[in-house]
Amino acid sequence: MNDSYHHGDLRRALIEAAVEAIAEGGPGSLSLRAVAKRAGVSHAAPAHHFGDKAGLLTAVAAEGHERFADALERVWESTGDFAEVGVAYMRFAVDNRAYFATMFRPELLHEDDPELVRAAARSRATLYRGTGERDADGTERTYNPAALAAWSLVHGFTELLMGGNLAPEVGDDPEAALRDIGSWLRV
Amino acid sequence: MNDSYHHGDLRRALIEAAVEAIAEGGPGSLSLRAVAKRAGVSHAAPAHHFGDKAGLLTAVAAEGHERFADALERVWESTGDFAEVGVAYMRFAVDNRAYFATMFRPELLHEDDPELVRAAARSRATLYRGTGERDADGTERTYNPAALAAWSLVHGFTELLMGGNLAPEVGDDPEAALRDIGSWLRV
DNA sequence: CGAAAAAAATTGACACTGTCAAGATATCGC
DNA sequence: GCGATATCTTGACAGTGTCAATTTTTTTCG
Repeated sequence: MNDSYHHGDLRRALIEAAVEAIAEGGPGSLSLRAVAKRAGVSHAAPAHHFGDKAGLLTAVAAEGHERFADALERVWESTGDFAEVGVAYMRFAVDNRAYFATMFRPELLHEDDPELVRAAARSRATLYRGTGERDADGTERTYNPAALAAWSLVHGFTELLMGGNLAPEVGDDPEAALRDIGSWLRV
Repeated sequence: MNDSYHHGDLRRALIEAAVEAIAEGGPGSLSLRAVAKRAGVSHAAPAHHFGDKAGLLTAVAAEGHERFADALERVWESTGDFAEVGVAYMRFAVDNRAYFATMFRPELLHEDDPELVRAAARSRATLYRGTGERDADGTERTYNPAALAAWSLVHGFTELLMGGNLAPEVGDDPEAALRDIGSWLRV
């Protein structure tokens, strides 16, 4: 509990330091040693909690999926509008650059980490929720063309936006632009 | 021309070696020294042609945009069908993983490199071609909601596909799936 | 309470990386 | 042939991830 040798909750502190570092330079430029320094511990401390660099990024991605699912769920429950969920999708990416950028970079992660798999499945399920179609047993379908179209559109717009590939007039008010192009989708 | 000291066309050889390496491990894991070894030259040779690592990746991205624009143009001119251009978009990504993955990773590139800017503008112009809308002076519009919706949808689908985020039934025949979800777009 | 066991964090080393400066070698202009 | 220049190599440097060994703390339990 004291702050001499044992940190108390170093795992938490390392994740937070990692998120800060990712926000500054992207997940690809993350340095374990820099994260350790930021958290005030020795250079090899992170490895003890996460195994390796991919392990730390995996923890960040998993936490990102949880927060993502929370945000989407909140919007869906308060509005019941699928289009609003799409807008929340984009807004999460803008407001949580570090998490979002890490979540969709599989080559940096331990893809089969159970915690990550579970969190990713939850955020995916949230996305498909409310798109109507269900299988015979009542569970929501995982492949649903209309939902996949909407997901693709929102994800693509978001990726292009974050990569700076959109015209300035779009980037200045992305929310309006997204609602605009969303109306081109047949409901 | 001989192969002793001067290589002949080392720049070309390095780009090709880089593309091979990227195909294996993604643009983020590219090592200049490994590329140099692959091309059979010393570890510092690449820096002389490309300045730094980002310079080499920028050259790859620029060449990717050129090839991309070529592919899209070919399809547009032979079919005149915008939906076919979308399919070609995805197919290019699948068939040219290394180029595609590099093109849309701005944090690894010299974004204002003239060659890259020019090539990226060309591939973007090709995308917007044939979507109808024009400005008063006759040039195609850069912001066109319908075209942006289509671009977002195709790009998003492609990104999700390449990231392994789609259900197996989609990944097994992505072309059919893309045509399927494309029909959810109001023309 | 106190010793044994486990957990947490440190230290030091290793091979690898990008980048820079200095030197060596080839080609080109004249 | 000869100076200028482009091309490539060599050697060095700090920074990186990862591993093994060690030190320090906490927990377990008789």
